[in-house]
Amino acid sequence: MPELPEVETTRRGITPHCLNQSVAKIVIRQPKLRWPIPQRIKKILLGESLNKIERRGKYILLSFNCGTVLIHLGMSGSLRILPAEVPPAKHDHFDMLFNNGLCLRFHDPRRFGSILFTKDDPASHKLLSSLGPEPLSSDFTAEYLFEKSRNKTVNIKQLIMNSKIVVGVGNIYASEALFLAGIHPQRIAGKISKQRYQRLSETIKSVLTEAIAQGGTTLRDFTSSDGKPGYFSQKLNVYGRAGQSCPQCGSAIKNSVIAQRASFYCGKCQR
DNA sequence: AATCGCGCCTGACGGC
DNA sequence: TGCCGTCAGGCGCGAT
Repeated sequence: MPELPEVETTRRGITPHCLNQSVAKIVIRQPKLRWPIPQRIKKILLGESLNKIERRGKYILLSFNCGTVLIHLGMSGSLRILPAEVPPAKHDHFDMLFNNGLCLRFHDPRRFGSILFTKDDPASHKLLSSLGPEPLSSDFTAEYLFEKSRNKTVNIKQLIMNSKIVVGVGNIYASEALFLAGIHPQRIAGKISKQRYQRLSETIKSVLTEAIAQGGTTLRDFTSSDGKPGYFSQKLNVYGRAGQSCPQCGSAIKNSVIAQRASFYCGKCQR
């Protein structure tokens, strides 16, 4: 259920439980995710200490001396920390058990997620090497977005959801950031002014920052058995609110399909 | 080179 | 109650 805020919240939630712990066992129940889980990690990681837990875009990176495990949650994936003896439920495809008696468990009904391994620098991995900047980093600026958008004929919603342009902006927060910036989701990216990109770069940062703070309050307890996704409680202005009144002008929020994805906006506030 | 739309899966929900 | 169609927060890949 992951956009960047939930992936980051997940990373923060699991870290205190498994950082610097060593791997006691790996269990692969269903290797068929988006790509097969490499079986070799069952042996390779045994006894290895988990040195770092980082995030790149929507990937969680578990780094060991011998290499890095890359985890992507897809559409329906989640990670949770549990006592090792808790029996697996349906769709619990993968466990990483640690010497402290805890288990990092991957759950994913739709199996669009992935668990991969690389011995090399993960930044050079095929799936990470062409990713754009982190939206909350200083590399992501109005100038950057403006330059990247020049001569682009795609609409602005697709541009900001393109991970080669900027990582971590999913379908919900693309709609939300465009609403806050007053930009219509169908506007051609290459024709938007630098001034409007200034506003958009700021709303992307603010909406993600607030969502992380929100996720942090409701996803805090990663050792409980009923972890609920944090940002259902997030105050969304337009996403999922087709037909309801715009919080700014009161006119009805629209929902149109852009690139096979539902896109919510106010036709009056967003131009 | 850039853009498009397909398809990987399961589950929830609404209409009949 | 059950069946069927639709939709879902992602994203790489092949076709154009």
